[in-house]
Amino acid sequence: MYIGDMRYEIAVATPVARTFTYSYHDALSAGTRVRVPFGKRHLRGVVLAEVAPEDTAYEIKDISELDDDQPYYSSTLLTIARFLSDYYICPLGWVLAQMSPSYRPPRIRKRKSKDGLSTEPPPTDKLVELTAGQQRVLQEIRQLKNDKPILFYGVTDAGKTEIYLRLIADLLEGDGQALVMVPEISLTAQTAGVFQRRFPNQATVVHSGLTQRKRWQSYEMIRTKQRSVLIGPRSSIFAPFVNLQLIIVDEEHDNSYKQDNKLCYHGRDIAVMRGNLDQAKVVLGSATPSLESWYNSTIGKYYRVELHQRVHTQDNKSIHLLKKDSATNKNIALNQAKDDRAGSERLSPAIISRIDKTLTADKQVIVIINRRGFSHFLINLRNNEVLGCPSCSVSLTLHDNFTLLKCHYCDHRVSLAEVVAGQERDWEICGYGSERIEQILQKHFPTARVARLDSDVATKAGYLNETLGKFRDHQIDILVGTQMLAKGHDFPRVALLVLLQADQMLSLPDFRAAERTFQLLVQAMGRAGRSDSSSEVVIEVVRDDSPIVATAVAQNYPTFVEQELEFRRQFNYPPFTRMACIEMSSKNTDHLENSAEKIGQQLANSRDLRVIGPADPPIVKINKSYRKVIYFTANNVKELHNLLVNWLTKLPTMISSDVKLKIDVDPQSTL
DNA sequence: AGCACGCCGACT
DNA sequence: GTCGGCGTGCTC
Repeated sequence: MYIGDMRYEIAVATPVARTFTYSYHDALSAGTRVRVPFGKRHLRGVVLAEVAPEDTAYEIKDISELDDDQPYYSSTLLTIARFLSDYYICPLGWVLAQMSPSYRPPRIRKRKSKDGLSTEPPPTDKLVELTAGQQRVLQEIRQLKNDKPILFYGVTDAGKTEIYLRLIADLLEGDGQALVMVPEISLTAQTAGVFQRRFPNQATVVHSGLTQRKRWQSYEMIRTKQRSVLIGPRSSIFAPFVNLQLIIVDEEHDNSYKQDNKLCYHGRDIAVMRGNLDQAKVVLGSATPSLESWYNSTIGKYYRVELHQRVHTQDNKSIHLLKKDSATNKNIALNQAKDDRAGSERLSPAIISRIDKTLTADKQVIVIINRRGFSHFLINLRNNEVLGCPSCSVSLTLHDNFTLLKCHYCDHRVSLAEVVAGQERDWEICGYGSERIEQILQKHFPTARVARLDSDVATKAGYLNETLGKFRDHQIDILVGTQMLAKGHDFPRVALLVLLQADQMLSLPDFRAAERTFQLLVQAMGRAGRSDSSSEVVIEVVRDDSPIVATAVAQNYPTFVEQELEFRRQFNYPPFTRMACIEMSSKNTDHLENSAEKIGQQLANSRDLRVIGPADPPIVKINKSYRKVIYFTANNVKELHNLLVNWLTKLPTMISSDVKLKIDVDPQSTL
């Protein structure tokens, strides 16, 4: 560095909870991305402010390179970054690093007409006429001011997407930009397609499958206003819009909007914040709004607009509750595992015959099986114990046609032959999941085209879209899958929807269990009846007297939400309180237990707080590391936050150094 | 998070 | 005698 160089406070892309001072020979604005030497490494950093030069005990290094000639982060984005850092307790540099793509373009820019951008104009969908209800809602939303977010509660098949499209069309007449947030993976492609066809060459998409380079390209088009509409998952809330006027959060209740590692932010909440800062209209859409959003709309924090009229008005959908009988719950002996008859017992005859009827009528079937009932595992008849992973306290699940056992947490693998070692009579297989159901259905209906979609296969790029496309084109008759099939897809030829073990989630130790179950059921039921011919929904339950299931079957959200809010109020759960979770982990159980005890006591000392725990999480051991959790709730954000910050400062002296902490503010699941 | 420094076990 | 394990400490 030289005399006269300026000094800057830099947030460095590393999880260190402080900023660093660097020098540079030129004036730099806040929000500019730079490269800096940091220890032995070179890291990305962001200019926060100019600081006065003063003598320091340490050497001040030079910024080595600039990434931007103009600041990348707008003041809105910097404000959001600071908020995220404080609220979710995450170092600022680390937050900023996650907010922009890590790809950096080469210095020499090719000046081509910038390269696959000018695609052939895609075919446009023809404009459909709005229903009276849609027209009313559209007018309502148009007239509402931008001072509060709008909760748009519209039943399934009410045509919410068309409303979004019209709202975007409004602002494209001017200079405005719009963001459409969609849940992770399953829906992005379908939704993106609709928007791209309606707004040819004006929309661009990001999703989790993209490389950083592709993401950078999309963001560049937004930043340079070559594109006005961005469709993307939760992280797209950080995109560098220059004139953001509308943010749509589609399926706002979806929990993929919450990140559950490192920076545990909620995309919907950040959307609300950004809308406020950028003075953009925020529309949160759902057929099953989160309790938080609904509550906010009842106390006047959000506006609320409702749409109850469906597009397919003759509702020929019939819904049947089917109690799961114990006969279909039997375990399978190992030597029967590949046998047809053993498998067929898994599905009740009532379901089989309905599928048969549907296929005969040349219609399609969706079978959804809940994640929890997902897998088969081995039980040892000598001690009645389920075969577990040596490193994690979860059962090993059978894969690859009953030859391989896998741990879903640490990827430990062992072959079935090795485990059984000739003692076949000592073992049985219990549970069943999508893979098994697929197999059973294929055997039952040999001429039917059966396909499966679950998180196992959907990770393969392209497979998901390919399968959904085939199903839409009726190249597949029966589609088996997990919850992802319940989300927002539109398949007009589906005449039967089967939801297996629908109430399984209700037994989970999570205060949101009822909400999750209600959402799953209503969303799943929404997949049927999307044409004017009749369709059936079969919901298989373990208990047929659950009020939650009954309310869901009646698709009665208002009643559900009223009852559920009452429950939350009585037990002091969110949205009436704010919750945070501290997860502690260590390989040393003694250290873990001591630390958890100390932390628990410390927290219990503060008046404003309700402490739950320390307790064992449902999965006590992951990757040879043991875990404990403490949940606590405070009356409001401020109390919660004061406490966390206060307490974090004195933490290091309290616990042993090998105990790792993860703090999740507003946790979405307690698993 | 990296990456280095530092102090105890089984190997050429 | 050294290679290497991962505990702890620092990064302008």
